Amino acid sequence: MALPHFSTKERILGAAEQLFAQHGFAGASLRQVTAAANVNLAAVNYHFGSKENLVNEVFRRRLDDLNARRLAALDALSAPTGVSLEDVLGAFIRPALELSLDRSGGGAFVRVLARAYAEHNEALRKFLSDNYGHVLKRFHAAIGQILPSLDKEELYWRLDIVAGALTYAMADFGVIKRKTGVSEQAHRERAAKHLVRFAAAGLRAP
Amino acid sequence: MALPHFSTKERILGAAEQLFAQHGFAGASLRQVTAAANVNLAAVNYHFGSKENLVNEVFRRRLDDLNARRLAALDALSAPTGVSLEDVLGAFIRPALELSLDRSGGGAFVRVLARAYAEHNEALRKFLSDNYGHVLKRFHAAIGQILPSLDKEELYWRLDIVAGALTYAMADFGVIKRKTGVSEQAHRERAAKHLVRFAAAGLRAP
DNA sequence: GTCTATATTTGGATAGAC
DNA sequence: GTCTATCCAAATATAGAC
Repeated sequence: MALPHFSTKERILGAAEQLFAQHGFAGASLRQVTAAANVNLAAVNYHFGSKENLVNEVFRRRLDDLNARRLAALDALSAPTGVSLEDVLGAFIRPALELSLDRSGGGAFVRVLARAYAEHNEALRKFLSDNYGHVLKRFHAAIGQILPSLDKEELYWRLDIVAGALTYAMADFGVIKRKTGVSEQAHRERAAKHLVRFAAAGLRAP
Repeated sequence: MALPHFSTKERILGAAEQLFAQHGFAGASLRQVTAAANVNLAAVNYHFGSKENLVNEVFRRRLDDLNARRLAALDALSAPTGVSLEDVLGAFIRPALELSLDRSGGGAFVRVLARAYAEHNEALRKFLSDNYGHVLKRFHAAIGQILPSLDKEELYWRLDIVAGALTYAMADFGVIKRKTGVSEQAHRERAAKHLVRFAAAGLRAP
């Protein structure tokens, strides 16, 4: 399963991602992780110091890239003409859907992300907020500009709910098998349109 | 915290609900639970046999009632005139929102439910499917009748995603504090309308 | 039904050889 | 950087007195 040309550190991260997706952070033991990664138990503490830090690094490995793609997609929208709510939501959703269907564990990671939303773990939330809070702020600002009629507080909790619902939906999406005959790209694009519509309806208010 | 006139069993269930919502099923230990419930550690195994069974009973205590209310609301719709998608979704959502705002731990339970969605725990899913699968089937059938253009498979995964998104949204909703001056009922009714619109948009397809 | 005490397992973390 | 061996804390579960 674990390919030998990956470093010990990388194998641990991959195995941890899989097992955290399956059993949660508390539910997956370091013994399970190191066994799946085919490395020695002591290697985790050598490379990561503690289980908590390993959890953080599992997030960092994917989120640096994912959030960079999201911001790039958002920046690409700053066209001369007006930007639609759907455009902004697409910039948030499409990179994550892409990740959820990639060949090397991205699907597991999206499920790990969904767990992070369900957990109200203080330490983890702080880590994510410290490192990636600026991304959500950018999207928040962009959407606030498009929907000026919503007051700040209302916008805040709607975005929170929509982001959580999207994360759930994307985590589940990776599990759904597409019909034979539908290309992966077409499948993803359909799902993206679908989720964008879904989220836009949640944000546009009566 | 724990009121003395509740039985040992009930105090354990209440404390478990709180702690499972906070730390997850694996993350909350029986020692934490019994300490919070002010009962002896051995009482859990005496009354419930095992931790796994305690988890199941935490669900049963609320879901028997919640799902009965959902079905009653669905049945009440079978009016002579046509039933709208919004009506059916409301029958699913409103009882859960009511629970999420109740005074005695319902908010915690809705968060526990959200965790159950995030977990892909086999044993738990089997318990829920065995005991409450028929409720989802009823809603599935009702929605399928309203949206005949969706083929079975497509409907299936859309409902799965919508149910997950709704569950997350409802769990979060209990945490959001309403503005002062808005009655609890009005707050809940606004949220219900909002979520119904949200879900309907996800189900009606291009 | 409830308690104390304890058996048994499992978990995270480390020391020290190589 | 990796291994074996081990420490120590914490977990679930049970036995047996009351």
